[in-house]
Amino acid sequence: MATLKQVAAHAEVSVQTVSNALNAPHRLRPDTLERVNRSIELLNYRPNRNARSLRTSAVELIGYCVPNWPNQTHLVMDQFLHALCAAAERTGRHILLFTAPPGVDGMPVYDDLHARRLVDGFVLSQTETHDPRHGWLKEQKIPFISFGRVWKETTQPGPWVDVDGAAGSAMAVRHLHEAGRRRIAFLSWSKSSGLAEDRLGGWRKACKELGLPTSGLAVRCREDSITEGARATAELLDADPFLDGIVALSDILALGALRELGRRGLTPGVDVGVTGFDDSPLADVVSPGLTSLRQPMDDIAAELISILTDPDGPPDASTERLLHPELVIRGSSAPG
Amino acid sequence: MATLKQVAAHAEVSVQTVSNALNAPHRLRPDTLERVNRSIELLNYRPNRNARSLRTSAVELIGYCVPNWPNQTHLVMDQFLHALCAAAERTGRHILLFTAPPGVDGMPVYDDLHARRLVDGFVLSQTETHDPRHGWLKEQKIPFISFGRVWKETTQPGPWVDVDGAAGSAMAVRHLHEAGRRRIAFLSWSKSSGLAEDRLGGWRKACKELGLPTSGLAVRCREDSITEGARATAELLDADPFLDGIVALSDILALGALRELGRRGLTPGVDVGVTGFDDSPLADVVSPGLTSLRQPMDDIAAELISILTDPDGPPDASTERLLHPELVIRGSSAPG
DNA sequence: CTGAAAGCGCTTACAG
DNA sequence: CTGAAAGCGCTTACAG
Repeated sequence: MATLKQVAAHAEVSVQTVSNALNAPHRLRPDTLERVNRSIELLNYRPNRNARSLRTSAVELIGYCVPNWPNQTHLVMDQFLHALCAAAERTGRHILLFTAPPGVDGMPVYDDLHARRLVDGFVLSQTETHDPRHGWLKEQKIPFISFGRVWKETTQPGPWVDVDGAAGSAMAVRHLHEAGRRRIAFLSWSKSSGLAEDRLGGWRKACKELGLPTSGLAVRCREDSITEGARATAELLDADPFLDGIVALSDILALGALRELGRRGLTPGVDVGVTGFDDSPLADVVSPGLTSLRQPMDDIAAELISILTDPDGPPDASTERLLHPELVIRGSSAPG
Repeated sequence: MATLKQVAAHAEVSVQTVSNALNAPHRLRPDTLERVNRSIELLNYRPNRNARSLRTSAVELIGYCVPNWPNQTHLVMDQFLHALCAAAERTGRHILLFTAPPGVDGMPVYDDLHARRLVDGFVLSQTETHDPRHGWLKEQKIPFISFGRVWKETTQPGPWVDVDGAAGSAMAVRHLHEAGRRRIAFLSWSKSSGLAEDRLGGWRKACKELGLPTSGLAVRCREDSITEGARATAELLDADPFLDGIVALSDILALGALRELGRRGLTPGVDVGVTGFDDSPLADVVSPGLTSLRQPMDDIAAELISILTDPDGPPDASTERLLHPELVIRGSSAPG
């Protein structure tokens, strides 16, 4: 493994010049630069990142806590991680994975990783309603960026990027309305979820604007499962035989709706239009395909990394980015 | 941020002694050790990892390439990553994520990460039949360990950990046989997949041993989708109305089988027993639940990390570990 | 534009 | 058991 010194000796310049050739090539005369680059090539030199980091005290590594919630599967996690890595790499950085206990119990792990200079900062996801991590990190002045809002009544304890769930639900409602649906229900979760309330609100608002009924058409599911989605759908259909549209808070709940429709001999996309959220791999693998609201993962990741690594210093709490989901239309809402 | 020097000054010892207190506490007299530890605590000292790595030239970071294959979703990736992280952390290491083009085109990325000392070695997964990465890394003498075999005719180009797919299929067959099934089919993939041939072989062998028929009972699916699983199941049922068991190569194919059974008014677990592979989150979220072969992720991860970080030096190609899957029984094979 | 030198924060023979 | 010193491979004021 060649070092800077060896390259310098080979190119007959000082180490400083080799370092500049790498980090500030404009400072060198073209012929010197070329000579140095030839030596770098020839010796197959790669700068040692640890030495660099020790000197600059920046490791160019971003911490991400890999979630472990058996009961809430993150079906689009591989997409998110891939996008996050790719975005980090575009700035010469990488993602360091770690595990930590949920909530505030995990914070010493974050603190330790930062203090020992294994990472420069953190990307938080799986943000929970009233998530305590953000406030803690802010307190410790540890740089971070959140994917997802904390949904506190007061201001957000830090910068965030999120997808506009209300706008997503509204898009789904308008799409179903255009397809002729007039009684559109909403499958939700518990009231305590900020995310659920956001998406529910978008459904209600869009229905009102289009003059569609909402009363009795929102059902809360106890958990995010196919079974619960099917149960809620059964409840809706029993109460309202003219129901012709279902906007579900998640792909899993939507899959439950599809199953209950099938059980009753109703054809999704023909008798009842159904939409989900997240455009998980399942949406494309069922038949009919599930219309779903795709989170723009590449844009989300790019914003997260760009805010966290802003050269003007660590982000403050006023940085907010609300991105729009994209409706991916499949057979469950529009037979074709 | 306190440094070793400051701690030494505070405890009135040399830096060497503080370093020893951290890395070789047995070398200190108990009273010295206690004094040093008090100073460490008081100053909230955390050793700078970059300085350590520069000195020891070990970064304690393991590279893992985050897969991006849209057409083959890795439904258990979050489980795998969590297990891998946790296992790495038990040895004081962490996982560094990166992206790379598939196949041999990605190898310069691996080489660069290793040469620049961002990682000590790699964990490979999503191993493909005749995967070229293993041979390349071996050639470059870059430490790695593979989850999954390359399925070359010749010897493996490196150490690996894998799950015994043949044993898994055999377990599924015996389980269905015990439940009274006598005509058990197998849903497979293309012949070119070593993994598929392994699992198919286990099914055939177990059937033969139990005196069950196999002729015409293995179907190859063109892709890993619910639709293909359903199509293959339809083909099987059309050809053999007495079919009463289906062992599927994947949970996705098994889900297709469940759907086709439902479509024909047959009840999974009652009329036909069905099993899948991987125990993905879907298996538990459908109804009836899908009986499936769980890969022992924690054991796999522990073996991977233990082999890769063996203190006796980097692993050689002769290290092999074949772990057993576990049959998780749900309603699709045994109505409860 | 280029070079000699200090220093980032550790670890580790070596000597006492 | 403890300490003084060299050195890991870089970057960066500073001087020429």
